[in-house]
Amino acid sequence: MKIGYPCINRTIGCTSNATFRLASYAEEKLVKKIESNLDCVLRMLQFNVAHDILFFRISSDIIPFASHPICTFDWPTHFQDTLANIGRFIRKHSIRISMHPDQFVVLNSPDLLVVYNSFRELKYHCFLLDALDLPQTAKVQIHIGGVYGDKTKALNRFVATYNTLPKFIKKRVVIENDDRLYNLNDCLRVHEQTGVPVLFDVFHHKCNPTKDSVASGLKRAAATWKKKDGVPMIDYSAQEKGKRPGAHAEQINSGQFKKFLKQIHGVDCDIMLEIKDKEKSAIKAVKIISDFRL
DNA sequence: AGTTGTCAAGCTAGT
DNA sequence: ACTAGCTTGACAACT
Repeated sequence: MKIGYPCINRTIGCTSNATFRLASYAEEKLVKKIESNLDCVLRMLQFNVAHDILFFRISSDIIPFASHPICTFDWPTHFQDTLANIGRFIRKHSIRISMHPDQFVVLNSPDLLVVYNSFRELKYHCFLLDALDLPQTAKVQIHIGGVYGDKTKALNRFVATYNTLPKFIKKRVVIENDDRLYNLNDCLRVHEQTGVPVLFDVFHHKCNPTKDSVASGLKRAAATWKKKDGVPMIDYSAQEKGKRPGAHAEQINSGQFKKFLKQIHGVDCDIMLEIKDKEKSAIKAVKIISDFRL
């Protein structure tokens, strides 16, 4: 059971999200940004290992404009050595890696251009994980997409498009239940028709529930992960008090988290904390888990 | 040096 | 018909 946090570390003072404006695109700028982003991601991973945080979500912005047609730069070759070095570090310390492309990846859109752009975006994410030489356990999580007034048709479109994806993408894509449109049952239906693993988002499950308790929801989702996909990943967050429903908590609530661990007792999974203070809560969670095991 | 409008991309729900 | 919100951050153009 590994603990992780997404993309940003607020302690060490570097960012792996540095980008620039499309209007001022220049290859030289791109190279500089990628260089500093890759440098930072390794520093974050080193920080994490030092704190027993062995799960991490790499920012989609690490290679700016990677899926945009303007970017013809061969970054996998240019940064071959750096990428290999980061990949070695990840494998050496058995760090679990995920990525989560933005809301623009919509495989079930009726607009073919949107589907095509989504494909390019997925391709980029999988290229990166391949360039790091990571196993199939490194995943790219996406949502099912829009509803467009007819959920059944929209679900069928997702299945049809998913089935056309090349192997190097299929082996990494997992789908996540969202907080408004597609709940766990919808994801499981898609799984039945495609075999795609389902990443259980505990907080979204509370916003957009099925009849399942957290424990039974997790068990059903966990059963969709094959051995080669690795231990099931889950997303964990909680409601920030006083904010609109669905707003993520500022910091982890230790009592709540302990209660959650008790609920899911017996199911192994890697937990991504979608909590705003990032590594701070992750460090607390690592401590809680190690106490829990005693 | 500090402030602030804006940033590649989609969708839904609320006005 | 339009826009806030999503994971918010941070770029870059302006005082």
